[in-house]
Amino acid sequence: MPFTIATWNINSVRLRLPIVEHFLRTRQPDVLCLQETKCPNEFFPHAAFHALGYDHVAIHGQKGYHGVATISKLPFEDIVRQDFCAIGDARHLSVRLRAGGKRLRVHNFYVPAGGDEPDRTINVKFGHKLDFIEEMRLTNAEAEPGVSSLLLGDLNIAPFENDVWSHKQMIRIVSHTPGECEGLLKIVADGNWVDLMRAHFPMEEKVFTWWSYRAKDWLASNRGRRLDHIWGSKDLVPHLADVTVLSEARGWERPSDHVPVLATLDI
DNA sequence: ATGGTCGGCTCCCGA
Repeated sequence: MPFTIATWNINSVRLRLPIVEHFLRTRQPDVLCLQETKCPNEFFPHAAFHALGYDHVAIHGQKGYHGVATISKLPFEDIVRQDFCAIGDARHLSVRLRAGGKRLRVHNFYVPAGGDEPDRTINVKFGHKLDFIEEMRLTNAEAEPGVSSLLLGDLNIAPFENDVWSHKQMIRIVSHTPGECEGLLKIVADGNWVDLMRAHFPMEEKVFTWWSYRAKDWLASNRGRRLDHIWGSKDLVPHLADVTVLSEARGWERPSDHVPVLATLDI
């Protein structure tokens, strides 16, 4: 059966609720991983998701900043919230569920953006980002016997040349500096992951999931980056049927600066 | 070389 999973950094779940509801109604993913919910757990809008048939909602929120949520039509067998860098940030949530004939572990990540200066000696936020991705290397796609894995989220790193509008002009800009890109690829290698977006889109093709709010016209300038990712365990690769980047969502009413990415697996 | 725009228990800070 087809199983569709999506990731979307929505930059406030309460403010963005109308377009998230529109997305769920029209695309009907089985599971949606949200980042930057910016919503304390006690204020999370559960009812809106239940009304659309998403009865299973796992949240990891905090006041003002960060926050992740996993919205699902399928029940969870297990929920884990990991505190990366042990500073109490709500940046990770994982669930286990059954889809088709498979058991699936679904990780939802919001990696720190890392500030402006790509030097940890003068920018603690960049140091935090490097420490976070170092710790992420322990997140292994083959951690649980008999359980396939997916890792989705805003990883705030665009690792390949065609993940940014200009490799040359981005090389010293946080999100595309060599150190963090290597760090991200090391998680993929050490953790036995496959970049499912790049398994679907050829390396020669530019793929973006984020366009700055600061551009006068995001579509005309098209200075995007691929900050959002969908990774899977190797056994899932033959089941990958489609990947869609919903670029049009950047032009919706009161948009997020990120757009949804969907992957469909035949499992 | 610089500034541009969002969101949040907001008058700064993080993105």
